[in-house]
Amino acid sequence: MNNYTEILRQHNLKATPQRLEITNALYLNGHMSIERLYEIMLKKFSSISLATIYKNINLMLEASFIQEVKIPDAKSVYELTKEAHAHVICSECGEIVDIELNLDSVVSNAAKLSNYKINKSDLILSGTCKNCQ
Amino acid sequence: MNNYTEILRQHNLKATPQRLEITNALYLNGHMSIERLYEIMLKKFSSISLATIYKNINLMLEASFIQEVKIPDAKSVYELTKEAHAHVICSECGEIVDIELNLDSVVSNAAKLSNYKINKSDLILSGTCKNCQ
DNA sequence: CTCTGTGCAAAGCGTTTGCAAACGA
DNA sequence: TCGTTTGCAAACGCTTTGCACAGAG
Repeated sequence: MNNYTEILRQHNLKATPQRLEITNALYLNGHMSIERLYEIMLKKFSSISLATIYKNINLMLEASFIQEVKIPDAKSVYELTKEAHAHVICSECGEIVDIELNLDSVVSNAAKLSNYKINKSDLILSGTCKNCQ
Repeated sequence: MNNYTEILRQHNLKATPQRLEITNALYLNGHMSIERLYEIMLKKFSSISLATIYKNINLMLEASFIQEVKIPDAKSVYELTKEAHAHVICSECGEIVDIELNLDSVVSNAAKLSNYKINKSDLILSGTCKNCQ
């Protein structure tokens, strides 16, 4: 069993039933838009407010407990923070897959070319999933 | 001199003064938010409407004449469509630099891992520019 | 001359805010 | 008990729409 109660508290967030369910939904679904999250939350909390969703998503973002993924030509989705990874997105069905890629050489190359000190990379690959091909 | 008149027409867009100026502003500035573009347009067309900006940006996006760049923790910016490239962004001053990187091996690796057919990659690197370091 | 584009005002929509009641620790 | 969170309703801000006039081709 996951004990997100403790993990929420470690991020200075009280473990309310709503927050535990948001966390659980993100854990089970991987990535969710606000809209989809709201639909799912309604099943458990029939009178939950969108304002509650937004407030919690924003608090969780500030605490780096979750992260936003901005997708070309689509709504943002949110995911629990974990090791760095790239996203592969099917432009047909919208499915999102996480993949672990080593971007070290790409990043060091980019640092050289740009003269920037780089501390974060966001890579989104778009294409067609197996089912939709 | 750039003749964007012809290029706009090739994208089925009439070459109005407003559109030529939007194009010119993007050419000169590289990347611009709606807000910044509006400010700049106001200098040339003191009574231009934000609605005109939005309508044209949307038409240009549909025509693939320009592209949107979604940036983590910041507003989207728009740029003239050109060869594929990555973006490096300074989280201090917001400066955006284009760099040409060969992502072929990364992409083929990702295709293998995900079983997707990949046709587009968006890479955004965040860090600190030379000036802000 | 015809059809498209512009500017203005109003409408729309996703997100945020203020507040009283409920709740977690 | 005390400070935080929730749900509701109202407010906000960005984006889109409808329409009459102006302008490109």
